Amino acid sequence: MKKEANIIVNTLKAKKLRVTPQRFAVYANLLSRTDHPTAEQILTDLNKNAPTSSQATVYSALQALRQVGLVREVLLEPGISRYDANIDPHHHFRCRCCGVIEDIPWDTFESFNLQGLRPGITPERYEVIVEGVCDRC
Amino acid sequence: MKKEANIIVNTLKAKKLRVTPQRFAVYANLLSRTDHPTAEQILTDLNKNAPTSSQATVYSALQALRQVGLVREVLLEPGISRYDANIDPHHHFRCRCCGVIEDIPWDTFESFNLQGLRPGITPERYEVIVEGVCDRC
DNA sequence: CTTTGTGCAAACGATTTGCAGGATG
DNA sequence: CATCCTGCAAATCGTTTGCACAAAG
Repeated sequence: MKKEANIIVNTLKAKKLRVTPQRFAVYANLLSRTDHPTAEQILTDLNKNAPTSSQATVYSALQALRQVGLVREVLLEPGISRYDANIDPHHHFRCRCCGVIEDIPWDTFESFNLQGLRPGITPERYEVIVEGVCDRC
Repeated sequence: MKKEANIIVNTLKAKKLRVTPQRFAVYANLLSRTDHPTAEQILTDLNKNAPTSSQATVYSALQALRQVGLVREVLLEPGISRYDANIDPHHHFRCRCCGVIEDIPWDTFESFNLQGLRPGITPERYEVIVEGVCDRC
């Protein structure tokens, strides 16, 4: 665990982010899970046992982590931002009727290259959003 | 123009939506533009000359249109829902740094089939979200 | 005439902000 | 020790809701 922590610290330093206990906790929490939690879910999780971070701090940590590319913001439901630490890339399906979200395995689609994008933009990742109707609708 | 209007009316009826002036106006407005306006932009546009619709009505019209599949909800910026009337499909690029959004032409990527999705879900469309860094970041 | 939509204003909920300490590099 | 982060509470902003009235089929 000590080793894990050092990796995280070094990753943050490499991105020129100040290493604070709260920022560390937010990033470590995201690295430890495979879902895409909301800011509030992270906050609740962190403060489960002892209070460690305040709401505004979690939001600002997430923003900092996102800007340097360590964390991805996932927009699937209106008005709600979810986050993940880019482990396990995958696509998403969303029912246009009830709004339910479902993960789609990465290898469901043949992968394609990002050549052909206009010069100037540097792509780092992509995902496919499929929209349609689910079983129950 | 009369003909156009009838098409819209019939489209709404075909989806079993009651045809009201406000709902008509919202859908017609979306059909007339190629960007993805927010609810508020549509509201402002509709009431530019004379007041035609109220805020709550635009929101509910958009929701009704979306549920029957006439209008698509586009989620690109946190906390903001944009809408389009599925003319001119395209992909999106988002800068992870400054959040700028840019359209990507549809034929930038080779299109792929949606076979391989688990049975039960009925896909209707898809789009690719590319994330990376833009020129200025 | 039954059902559904409209408009208004108030309510809501996720996120942001201002500011005064406090910690980091 | 200059800079950036934290915490708190209040503010903001897009969206939703409750309710009385009006309109659609």
